[in-house]
Amino acid sequence: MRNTPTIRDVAKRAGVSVATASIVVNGNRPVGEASRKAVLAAISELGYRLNSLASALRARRSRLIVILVPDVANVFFASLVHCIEIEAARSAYELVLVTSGEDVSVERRRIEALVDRQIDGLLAAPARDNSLAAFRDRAGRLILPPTVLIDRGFGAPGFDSVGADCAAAGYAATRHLIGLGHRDIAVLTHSNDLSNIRSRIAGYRRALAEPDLAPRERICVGGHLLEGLRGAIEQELHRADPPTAIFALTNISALAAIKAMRACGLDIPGDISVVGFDDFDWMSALRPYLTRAAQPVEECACRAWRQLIQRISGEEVGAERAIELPCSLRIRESTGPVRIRLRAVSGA
Amino acid sequence: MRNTPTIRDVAKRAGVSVATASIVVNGNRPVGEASRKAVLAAISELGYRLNSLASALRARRSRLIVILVPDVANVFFASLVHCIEIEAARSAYELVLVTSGEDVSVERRRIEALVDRQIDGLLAAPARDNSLAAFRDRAGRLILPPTVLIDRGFGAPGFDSVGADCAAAGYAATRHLIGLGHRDIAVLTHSNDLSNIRSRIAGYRRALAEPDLAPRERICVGGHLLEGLRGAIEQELHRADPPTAIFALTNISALAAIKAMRACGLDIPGDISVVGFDDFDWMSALRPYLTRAAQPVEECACRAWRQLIQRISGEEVGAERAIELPCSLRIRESTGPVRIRLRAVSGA
DNA sequence: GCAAAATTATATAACGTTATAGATCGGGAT
DNA sequence: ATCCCGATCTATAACGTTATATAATTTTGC
Repeated sequence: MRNTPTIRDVAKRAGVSVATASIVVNGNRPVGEASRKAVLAAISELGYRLNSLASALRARRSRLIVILVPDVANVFFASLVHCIEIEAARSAYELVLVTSGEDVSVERRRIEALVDRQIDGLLAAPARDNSLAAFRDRAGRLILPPTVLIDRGFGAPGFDSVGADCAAAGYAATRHLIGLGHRDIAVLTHSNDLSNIRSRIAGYRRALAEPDLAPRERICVGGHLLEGLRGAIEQELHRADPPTAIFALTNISALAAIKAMRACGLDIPGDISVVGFDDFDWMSALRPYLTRAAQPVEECACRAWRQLIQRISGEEVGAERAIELPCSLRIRESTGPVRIRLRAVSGA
Repeated sequence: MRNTPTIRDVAKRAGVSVATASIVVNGNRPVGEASRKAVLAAISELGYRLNSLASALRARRSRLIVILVPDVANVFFASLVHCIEIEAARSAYELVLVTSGEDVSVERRRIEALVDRQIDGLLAAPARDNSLAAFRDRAGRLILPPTVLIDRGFGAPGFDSVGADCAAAGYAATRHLIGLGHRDIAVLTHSNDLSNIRSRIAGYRRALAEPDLAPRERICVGGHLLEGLRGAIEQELHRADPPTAIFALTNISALAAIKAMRACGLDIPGDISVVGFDDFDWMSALRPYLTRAAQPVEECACRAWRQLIQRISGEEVGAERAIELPCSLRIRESTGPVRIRLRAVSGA
């Protein structure tokens, strides 16, 4: 079995030096028309393909960018990845995706493996706000390539970050519910130690703190699995004084909330109002069609990509930059005026 | 700025040769206890990290496997990827994901870019059944690393493949509807030129072809976008003789069908029954809770991974193998007995 | 025509690793 | 002592590319 042809074979066949052949392949320096044609012909005749491993090793540049997300089965991240791919397709870089499964040690192993492969850049929605801070050498320098954080770890020192203005979104969603007369608004979230979630909660608190209201603050944390979230909110619903509205801080929490409400026989928005987070077209096929705070996913993807490319190409060497983009509240069928409670919630 | 340490620095510091240091790093040959400890200490002191690019170039083995899917925003593929990641985490390989966006030329470019990076293996749900067949050199040999097809291109010559028994699933779903009295069953699909879809249609046809029935065959093809699918099925619903049941061959088609039925004011399953494809836990939160043919995603992932690893390690050099796994029909709320049609469908 | 300048081409040394083949060294059998 | 053997270790040549510095060639200016 013959080996695959190398640039040496190409050069020999084209009657030029390997240096010239390499220049033709990369197109980074001028080359005579005759040589160029000869090399191109040889490439085509031999079916030559560049060995990017060798190229990257020598040029100290892999042209590979990684996007890391916790979970592709979460539609928010799936959509984010989709948008980033569109940006990447227009660029000279190859983009690959890896997931952490919300697990810091998995995340660490995978990033290490990819950094060892000399990736040029990293876009990351990390498992924890500070999980990338561990990537520092003895002298405290980052051993990561240029990195932009998305959705999580917003404003982490040493990193550029791009995210939605979650505080404003949390405030707007809560105001909407308060405007409908709700005073007992429970928040449902998978965790409360992520920057974006903390901001959403901060927005919620700010709305509750306004004068002339006597609202109650309730925060239910249920982990990132559907069943755990459902359990957390059901517990709240079965209390003597259940909330009249739920603000689900992630799309999975919203799903869990709907499931819990079904199980308890509660009507949305008749018995209880629900506001969700994240909004995609196809969700209009579902019932109830949730009122949601929508993050500007395409815009996040676009800004994050641009920021990363700028860093990689060294155009900009300023301090880290944190870009915060506005959300929009889309009011639909799942929120309505608060009602006098007619009956207790049915059995546990 | 000091460069990152190389294995040379490690060897010097440990007082051994680079060869010995390399052996310690790779652990593939016996090494004296004293040297081993010295090298390990040096590695830790210097913060040495292996340059996988150089390693892969020399060893002709990158330990990188790629999974290619058309679209991560499709829950079926998201779930498949998730399951494959679980397999990969237990292995010595690094797994990265890329998407084709259902576009053959995008797919081709990305696979080329990754093959040039000397990946060791490829798991692919290709955009078209035969889209990988283009990767042959002048002599007709594949220039791909060991490759296993999943979900699509089942049985393509020259490739191992793993998929669900779609013909049986199509038959079972259609039989279920026929058993409820339906004779006008429309199929909704994004395309009809993929092996898995063709099998589903074949199963549908086989069920329709049984004696003593006079069923009508209708196949609506709507492209892979939600709106196109919705348009296709709405056109069918607005005919003078609309179907009494719909068999949606993919999870997106099912979503489109539900959306269309809502728009037409049809009740499920009162006015019309719906069977979908693909089934995941969280779908139980949606209404209507669809009767669905469920593919064994975890099992597919597991078998595909094992097959690929076997090929890579050269354990098995036999002819290509096609593994077909059984689906299960999960009957829920969206299918019911056929009724006399009471009213025409409301306006276009 | 001829030097200077511009253009185009090349030889060669990296890039950081591992495979290969051979060197070194005790120690046990002869 | 001699020989041999297994256990360790090492010098060195790849792997396939590109950067660098230099050489060869052509063009330009006067």
